[in-house]
Formats: sequence, C-alpha cells, structure tokens
Amino acid sequence: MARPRSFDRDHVLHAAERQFRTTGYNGTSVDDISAATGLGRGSLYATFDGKHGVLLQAMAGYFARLGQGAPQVLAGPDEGALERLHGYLLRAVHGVPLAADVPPAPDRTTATCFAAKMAMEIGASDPEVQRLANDCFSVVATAVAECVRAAQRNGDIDPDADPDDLAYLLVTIIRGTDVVGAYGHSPARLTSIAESAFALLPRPRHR
Amino acid sequence: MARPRSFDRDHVLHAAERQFRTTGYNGTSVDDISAATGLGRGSLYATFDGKHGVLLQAMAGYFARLGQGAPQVLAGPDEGALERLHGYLLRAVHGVPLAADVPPAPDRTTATCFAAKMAMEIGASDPEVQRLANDCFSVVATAVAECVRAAQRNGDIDPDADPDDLAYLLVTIIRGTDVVGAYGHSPARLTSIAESAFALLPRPRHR
DNA sequence: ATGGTTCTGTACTGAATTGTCAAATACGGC
DNA sequence: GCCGTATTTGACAATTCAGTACAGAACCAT
Repeated sequence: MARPRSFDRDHVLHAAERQFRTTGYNGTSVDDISAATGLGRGSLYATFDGKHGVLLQAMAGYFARLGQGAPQVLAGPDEGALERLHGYLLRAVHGVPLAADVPPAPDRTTATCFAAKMAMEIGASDPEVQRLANDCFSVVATAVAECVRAAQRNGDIDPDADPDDLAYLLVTIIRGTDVVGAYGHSPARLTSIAESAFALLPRPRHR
Repeated sequence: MARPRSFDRDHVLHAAERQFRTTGYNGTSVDDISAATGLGRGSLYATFDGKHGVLLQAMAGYFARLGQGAPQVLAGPDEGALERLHGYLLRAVHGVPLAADVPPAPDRTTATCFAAKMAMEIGASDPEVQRLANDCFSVVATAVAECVRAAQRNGDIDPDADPDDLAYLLVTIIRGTDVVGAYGHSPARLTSIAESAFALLPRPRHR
C-alpha cells in the first residue's frame, strides 16, 4: 500500500555499470549516474546509498552474471573441453562471455572486465571493491580450472600440468589483454595473443 | 640572469607519478600534486601546464626510464638469454625492472606498470595518454622479443615460434599480473603465475 | 649594489560535486 | 472515492576543485 518503484533495479545497475566503465569511478559524478540511469539524486541515495553503493551493487550484479555465465559456457562433456577452452579464450578477449548465446563484442569499453577496471582504479584503497573484484576472478578461474581438468581427462592437456595453475595463468592472460586493449591495439592483435596462449597449452607427452 | 628553479624536474615528476599511482588520475587534485611535490600551484601551471601536463610529462619520464632499463636488463649474450628472460619475468611481476641493480619491489602500488594503470583509467578517452602508454608497452615488447630471438639462437626456445608473438604474449602476461595483483593476491601467487608462464615457453623439438 | 627577469606562494573566481531535505506524486487497500 | 505510505523530484548549502592573477622573493649579470 505505497507507491511502487518505477524503475527496474537491474536495469539501473547495468546503466550505472556502463557509465563507470566509460568514465571510471572517480571520473563519474552522481549527476552522471543520474543522467545515465534516469534516476534522480534522491532515489539514488535512498536506494543505493550514493555513488559508492551504486558501484558495489553494480559489481555484485556483474559478479552474479559472471558466476552464472562462465560455468555455462565452459562446462560440458570432456570431449569438447579443449575446444570450449579455445573458444572461451578467443571470445573472452573481446568481452567476457556471459552466456553461450550472448554476442561477443560491441566495443572495447564493454569488452574489458568491469571488475578489473574498478580494481585497477580504486581496488588498492577500497577493500570492498577489491574483494568483489577478486570474487569475479575466482569464479572465472574456477570454471576454467574445471574445464582444464575435463580436457585432461580427455587426453587433450598434459595430465602432469596443475589445472589450477594453468587456469590462473589463462585468466591472467585474458586480463592482460584488457590492458593491451587499453593501449589501443586492434581486436585482431588481441585475438592473435589469445591464439598464441592457446597454442602454448601443454599437450600430452606424445601420441 | 634570472631566478633559477628551486626544484629538480625529474624528482617532481617522480613524486607526481607516485601520487597518480596511489590515487589515480581523477582521484588526485592539483592540491594533492602540490602537496606531494612541494610545488605551489603557480609553479605547477607554469612548468607543467596543470594536472594533465604533469601526467603527460610524468608518463614521458616513465617511458624514458623504461626505454633505458628494459634493454639493459634483457640484452646480452645469447647463452644467458633464456635465464635473463626468466629473471625478467619473475622480477617484472613485482615491479618493472628498470635496471639490473634497482631493487625489485617496495609494495604493490609501485609494482604495477604506471602506464598500464593510467591507460586503464583514462586511456580510452585520452589519446595522448593511450599513445604514451602504448609506447611503454612497445619498448618493453621489443626488448623482450630481442631476448627471445637470442634464446632461439642459443637453442633454448623453439626456432619455429614467432619471437614477436611470444614477446607480446609474455608482456601481456606481465600486465595481467598487474590486474591480478590489484585483486589482492599475494606476491607468491604472482610469482607462481610467472613461473607457470615461463614453464610453458616452447622448447626446441628435442635434444 | 642594483636592476631585470624568472620563479614561488597565495588569494580569488567560477564551476562542479556531494549529501540532505521537504514537498509533491503515485499507487494499493479499504 | 479516500487515505496512508513509499517513491520521486527538485532544490539547497557546504565543500571541493581547476585555473588564473598578482604580489613578493630570489638570483645573475653588469
């Protein structure tokens, strides 16, 4: 028995995420968020507790999408595991694959990992942001490691390799391409880097 | 016949770099720079043309250090090339090796690449920053590629591997560890990632 | 010593930003 | 149809910020 919300919470957070992506955290004012989301200042403070709250909840939403999308893309039968890994690596470079059917890359701004960008800017002085960002890393690394294990079971990756170490390395490479992309390199160059990484994966001894 | 400068230009730019590293570009005010460098606003504007000018010149100074340090650490006889690459990879993870004798790592803030941090924050909307950051990338990648070629000549790396592709991948990995470091991971974890990367380098076919 | 030139520090202005508040509004239950 | 409640809106004050201007200080050459 009261006035209901006139906005969709997830939609607002997604718009805020876009804004934070393009202008950074310290580079966006509350008015920017207000303009991007269509919400007034009052509503922003009442619902999300200001700029910082919007960021935390936007990151939480990103994490939720990631935690659902990454396993969905990487999980599956052992036979196709290596190929799934290959596809993930290539697509991740042009935008974190959140689902199998989601198109890969609009532009570079949306291609980089939101958590990585925020962690790089303010993670060192904001423990909550750092923790949320690391959660995003972990959920992806775990899904990748599981896929590596599947590929090992299928005989496509050297069984002596530590799947967790390999997963950390692969996700590190993907994050590295975010940085290289920020340098202005072309998507083709980033693809080439991802292919090089894939080519170096340790194969079984012989046969 | 006039009053000389009372400050050392490089020293000031280095202090500004530290400030930008810790609070980001948009997170630092001119007063912050003034406090960090000891220079008054007037001098800052007269000498560096304000905040943006300070950033550009600080990045130029970083680039200069990089352009001198990276080749110095990586260049040398073919015999030790692989080991130099190994050492560079391990040390780069804890701070860009600017010279052979410079100690590796104070803390994480100074360990990450200054150019990478600035490019990630404002590179997309600041072509000058993006270009300067990419110059930093290029000068390191070139030195790494040269070292890879040396290792190939010495029979330590598969001669069929493209040294430029390999160099891009290696530098991408190093930049990736900057991001993972921003997530809060321990130096030991970053070292482990670097070791994994080194272990995957393509060795010659056999013998 | 002295004058001219450059540097240094501070005060100032206009704009931007943050967080809060109160009045207006819209909806659901009765 | 009416009322209570939560949302929305816009405005407000206090602070911060960037960039400029100006006056004083320091130095070197003569």
